[in-house]
Amino acid sequence: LTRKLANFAPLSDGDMRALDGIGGPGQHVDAHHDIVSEGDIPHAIFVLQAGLACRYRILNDGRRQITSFLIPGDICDLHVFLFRKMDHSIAAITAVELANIAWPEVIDLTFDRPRIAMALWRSALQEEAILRERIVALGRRDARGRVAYLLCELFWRHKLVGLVEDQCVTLPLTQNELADALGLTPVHVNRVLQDFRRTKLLSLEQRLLVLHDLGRLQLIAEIKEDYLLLGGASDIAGSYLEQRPLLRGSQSD
Amino acid sequence: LTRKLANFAPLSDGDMRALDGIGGPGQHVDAHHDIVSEGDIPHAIFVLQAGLACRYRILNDGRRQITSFLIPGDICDLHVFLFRKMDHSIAAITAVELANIAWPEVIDLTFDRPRIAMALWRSALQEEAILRERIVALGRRDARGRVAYLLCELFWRHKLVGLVEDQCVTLPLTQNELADALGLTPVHVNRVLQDFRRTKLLSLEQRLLVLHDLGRLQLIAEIKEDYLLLGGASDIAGSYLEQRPLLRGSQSD
DNA sequence: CGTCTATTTGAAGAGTGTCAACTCCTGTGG
DNA sequence: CCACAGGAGTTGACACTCTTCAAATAGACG
Repeated sequence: LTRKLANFAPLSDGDMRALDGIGGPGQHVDAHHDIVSEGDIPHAIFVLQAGLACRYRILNDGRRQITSFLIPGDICDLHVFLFRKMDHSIAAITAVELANIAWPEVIDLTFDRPRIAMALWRSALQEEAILRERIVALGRRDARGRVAYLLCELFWRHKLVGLVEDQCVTLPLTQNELADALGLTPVHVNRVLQDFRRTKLLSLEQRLLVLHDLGRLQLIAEIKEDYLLLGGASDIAGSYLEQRPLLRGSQSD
Repeated sequence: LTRKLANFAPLSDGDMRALDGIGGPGQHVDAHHDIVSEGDIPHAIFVLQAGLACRYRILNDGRRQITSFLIPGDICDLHVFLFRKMDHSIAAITAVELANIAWPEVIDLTFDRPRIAMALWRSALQEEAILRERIVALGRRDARGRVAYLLCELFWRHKLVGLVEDQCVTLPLTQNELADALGLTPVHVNRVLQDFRRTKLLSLEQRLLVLHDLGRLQLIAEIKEDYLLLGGASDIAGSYLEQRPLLRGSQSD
């Protein structure tokens, strides 16, 4: 599941084994329950193994804004390092399987395995890129653009971890949750989806999303074909990292 | 100027000196010019020394969305590590002074100075927190809430680097730029600002922002008093980092 | 003093929100 | 096996925020 990291940097077999080796006892969280709540003081980092989750915040008047979705392979909360308290909550959307990693393990890992450190770092930057993209969507796109954008994003991300088969993704999101992520009302999301179905752009029923016309959708969403793929991720930095005189306990694989 | 980092982790005198020591030749960029453009392949990291800048993207129809502002002390583009090409542009809003740092220097620094590494890491996480906060604002707040939120954010950030004096900040932003950041039209931003002035919440004229009633503004913005202050940033991780058997070339100050 | 940009004002229109009702599906307990 | 409850999806009418367009004013700079 942490095969996602291989997308970010070339990992040696030893790196892979090290990755598979870590990870404490798994944990299960039922759908619609918080994994961590705002105000919590998290003590571990976890990796989402299966299921779907989201980060969100609740406003004073009870409305909710989902800031991002977590799909299998995603890492939750390097935040330990910054905040004593969480400034937002993370909830399971479906039932969810987690792998815990104590942070000393993470620190050791990043020190001993420069390529893993780099992959983690890049994955964090990708998250940031996604957040920026969402800001653009919420700020400047109308309802159709937002829906198209979000579905494309989720589609690509699932594709990157091998969860797409023939334009189909399992997406157990309610229209309510889509609305909370897009800054719209469920009613309006519904109308947009129906419009998309009528024009044969996609179908989204029974928790199954099928993109019939990805090209046209991406036009509506104004997404560049590969905005997440990091296509030619520069490896200058990577190679420098490896050349670097490793006074500092290098390792051989 | 890189005193901002001291907010994130306790730095030793040696750390400080190391920070001041780096930084290549300064660079100047005129107002309304790009510092780096979308599609560029950045070769250096830079720190904003003076002036105001923003990250933005242009949509197909020419509209612009500003995703974040950069104020003195902010670091631009650890992105080198991830993308070959920039997925967005950075523009100078006012005339701007930059300090360049080649990335080998950055890598060396982060390896040799764990506390600096931690500070950088936290500063990146703070950026992420700001992005999330902006998503909430764009998704779920009305125009008044958004304006109030953005002005509070900028106010607090300037305060953190010592650029606030008696509720006053120099903010050379046009209403057009505010609108591009908030996902609104300049016309509407104008109306909201006038409303705020009429109700004695703030004044914003001649590039000078004065918050007359910060408390009430924060209510409208729904911002927690200290959302950026990272009040009790946990230092468990920090102390672990220092204890860690530094096979790896520790340094003494 | 004239030009350019930024700000201000008004009126009309579009896109979403709100509210409320109704349907469909799924799972549950009698 | 059926009735029922509850959540999710669907539909329509109407209200409202924000946008759009256009034009006037004010300020900054050469």
